[in-house]
Amino acid sequence: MTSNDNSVNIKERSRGYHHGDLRTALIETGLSLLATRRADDISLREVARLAGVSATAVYRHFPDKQALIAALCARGETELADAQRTATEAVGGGVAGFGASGEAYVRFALENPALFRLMMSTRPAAGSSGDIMDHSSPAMRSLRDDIAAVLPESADQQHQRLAAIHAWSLVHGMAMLMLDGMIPADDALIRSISASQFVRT
Amino acid sequence: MTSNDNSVNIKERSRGYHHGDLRTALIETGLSLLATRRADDISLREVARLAGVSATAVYRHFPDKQALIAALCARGETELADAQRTATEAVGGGVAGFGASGEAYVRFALENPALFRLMMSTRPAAGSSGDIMDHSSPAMRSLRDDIAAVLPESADQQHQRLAAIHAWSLVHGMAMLMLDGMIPADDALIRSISASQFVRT
DNA sequence: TGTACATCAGTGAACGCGCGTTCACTGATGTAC
DNA sequence: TGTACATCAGTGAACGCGCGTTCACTGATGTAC
Repeated sequence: MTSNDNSVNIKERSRGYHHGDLRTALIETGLSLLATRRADDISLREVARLAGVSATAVYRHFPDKQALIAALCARGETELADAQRTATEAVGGGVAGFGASGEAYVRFALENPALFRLMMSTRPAAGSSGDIMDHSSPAMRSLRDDIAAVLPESADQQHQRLAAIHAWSLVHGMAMLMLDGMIPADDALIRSISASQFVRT
Repeated sequence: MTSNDNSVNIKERSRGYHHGDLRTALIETGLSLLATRRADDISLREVARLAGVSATAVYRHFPDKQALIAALCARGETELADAQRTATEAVGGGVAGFGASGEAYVRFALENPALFRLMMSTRPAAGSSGDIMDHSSPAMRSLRDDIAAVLPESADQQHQRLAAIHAWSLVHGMAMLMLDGMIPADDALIRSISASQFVRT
């Protein structure tokens, strides 16, 4: 974007993209495909086709298809984290922030169904023995921190952990059931259930 | 099974299956494949191969692959419903039965991950307008009835509906998070969260 | 300013693969006479 | 009891398809002299 428009256009016509922009464009294209398709139904060839590039060009930027999909997943992670943080901060944190974060979680899922599912199903899947709350995704870490900030000081670690899992389960379940069309994706419902995250542990 | 063993063996050797048994065998084979694979990764050809039959034989019993998958799904539905009913009755219904039903739901999901996901993702997906609680799956209907039986008589329909969605979301979310390896598939956790389904609406 | 050259993001042809589905067929079964 | 026949669950060959990936290549770019 630092060169003048003409040279950019010429480049774009002859090469399609300049610099490393194709990487970004491929991710963007992949995300847009996820708006209409499940992740499993996306092919490397189609992403390339829609990006206006040959299938083999993809291999200049990703070692294989899996890496491309992983990049989509990573983008989703940061976007979800951003959305939750923004929502929490918008209401000044605390219990209200906790509810807002839950709402943002559900809304992200509803707005990005395929991406959300991809993010959830592409997990390290640590052995069932270790306590995943300690070394898991940033989302989980921040969830636990939020819980700790909201619970009475008397609550011990065990209670905090249970409260976090309870809250996450509730919000996640609502998101999934709405995605699968088993309960209506109703705004009042989202608010009502998100708000009740915190009744007891 | 009414004829003697010899004749059965001869038939089995020459035809593979007698009567309409291949249909059942194909479903059984499909279910066993779901123990190790996601539904998307199951091919009609592989099911036929494992059932010891040519791929085309499948078309004698199902119009197409989708119908075979739908049959797997249907089997899952009835098995889940059975498991929940059995669990509820085992503790004599009531609030305890409600918790037991939730536990059975989670256990079914953990024991049949691919089947459970298939069942959840192969939904009518009714328009977001209608109230899905009224005309949805048998599981949902019985859930609402259970809720009604457990809530104080004063609770109106609106409360019952919200309570049902709350409970289902919590249990469903726990199941999915455990399936995806985001929280440990811990038995104490299942019991603890399932029991707390019913704190408030 | 001009020329030679290394770099490297792109190309299109080709590969082998397993898929769902169709087709014409075969041969065992049970029934009618 | 024997024979002719309709039924129909199975077969294997073949189809067209889109996929992920490899290969040798091309040609624009920026740099060194």
